Amino acid sequence: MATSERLIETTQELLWERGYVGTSPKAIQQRSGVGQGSMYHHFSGKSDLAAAALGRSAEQLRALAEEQFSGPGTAYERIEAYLLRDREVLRGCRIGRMAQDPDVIAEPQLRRPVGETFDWLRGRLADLVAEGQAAGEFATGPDPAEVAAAIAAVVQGGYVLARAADSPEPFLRAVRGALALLRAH
Amino acid sequence: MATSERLIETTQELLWERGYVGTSPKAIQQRSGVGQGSMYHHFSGKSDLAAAALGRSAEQLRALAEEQFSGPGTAYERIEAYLLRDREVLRGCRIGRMAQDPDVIAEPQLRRPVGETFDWLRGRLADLVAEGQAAGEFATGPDPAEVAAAIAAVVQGGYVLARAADSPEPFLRAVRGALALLRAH
DNA sequence: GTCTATACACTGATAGAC
DNA sequence: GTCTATCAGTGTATAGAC
Repeated sequence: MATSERLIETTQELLWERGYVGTSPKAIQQRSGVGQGSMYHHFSGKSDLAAAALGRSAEQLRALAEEQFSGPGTAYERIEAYLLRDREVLRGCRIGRMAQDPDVIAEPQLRRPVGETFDWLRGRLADLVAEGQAAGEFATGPDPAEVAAAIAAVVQGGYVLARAADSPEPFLRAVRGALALLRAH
Repeated sequence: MATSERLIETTQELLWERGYVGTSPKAIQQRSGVGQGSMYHHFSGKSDLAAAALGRSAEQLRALAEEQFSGPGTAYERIEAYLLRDREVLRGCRIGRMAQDPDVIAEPQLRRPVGETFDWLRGRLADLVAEGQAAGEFATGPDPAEVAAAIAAVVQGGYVLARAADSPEPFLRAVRGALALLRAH
């Protein structure tokens, strides 16, 4: 595998595990087996490498979610498939995790993929909610953009509750609760 | 103010802003105006001080939430008051933020206040949901514990979406969406 | 209780040889 | 492209004087 590829993948892993502040160039070099000089040859520094890694993770997250969104079934069934999809709950969200990091939020290059990913996610969910309303699956009262934001938030917040409890259980409860509320319409 | 008090309050602030990994003893000393020797006289080290700060923040969070939970009104109205309460949305949750930090999750002394706070929060919300079901405000189908987890997750996830967007708007949408779904029952 | 001195590893690079 | 050397600053303390 190409050196820069190994650097990007290792950085994706470390950002996921330890966040931006908690990830050092040295740790990236050691885990990837790439030397210091080599790393600085391919990337100008930590934030450059992190930007590449975050862009990659954002792409992957969208592709994964889109599998469920454009799959078979009614709007409700596709939202359910998304929420109940197999997840490594205790590892949390590779992208959502970054939103907590002040250095990521402060650097536009790093915040952009994070912001864009959630804009996209809320937009796709809002499409599905609107589609479900048009099909008579959901009540037409609630604003699709608001329901979509609530669904996206349940996932991100579910990760937080699960990690706090050191158990996937609260995540599962949260998504089941959201689906129960959604279904009743 | 007592020295140890100033240390705890400063640590609460820094943990909120920068997380555990991102907060150094040196930064605590500088912001609090307390010297090195003095800090290590009152606390055995960074994690000891963080444990005291997290315990304090957890207490405060519970007291604040309980104001809404035990206030006037129907169960729905009290949940609404909690969700729409004035919040510094872009600062996020002092406790929820810690759940992302691997060093906090790894150290039982630090994870305990985080885990207990959310256990308590989900429990109180479940009480309210059950109360609302008994009063005929909500449909009796959904499991109160699941709905409660969803509500708590919407708040935590709302913070994530807001910080990702660098705007409080997604938080507001998420809680309004949750209330709309809740109301329809 | 508070201060200064000291320690040693790690952070995030840059420089120049190969 | 990769390697080793070097560097000023930080992280997280401990020791001992006052």
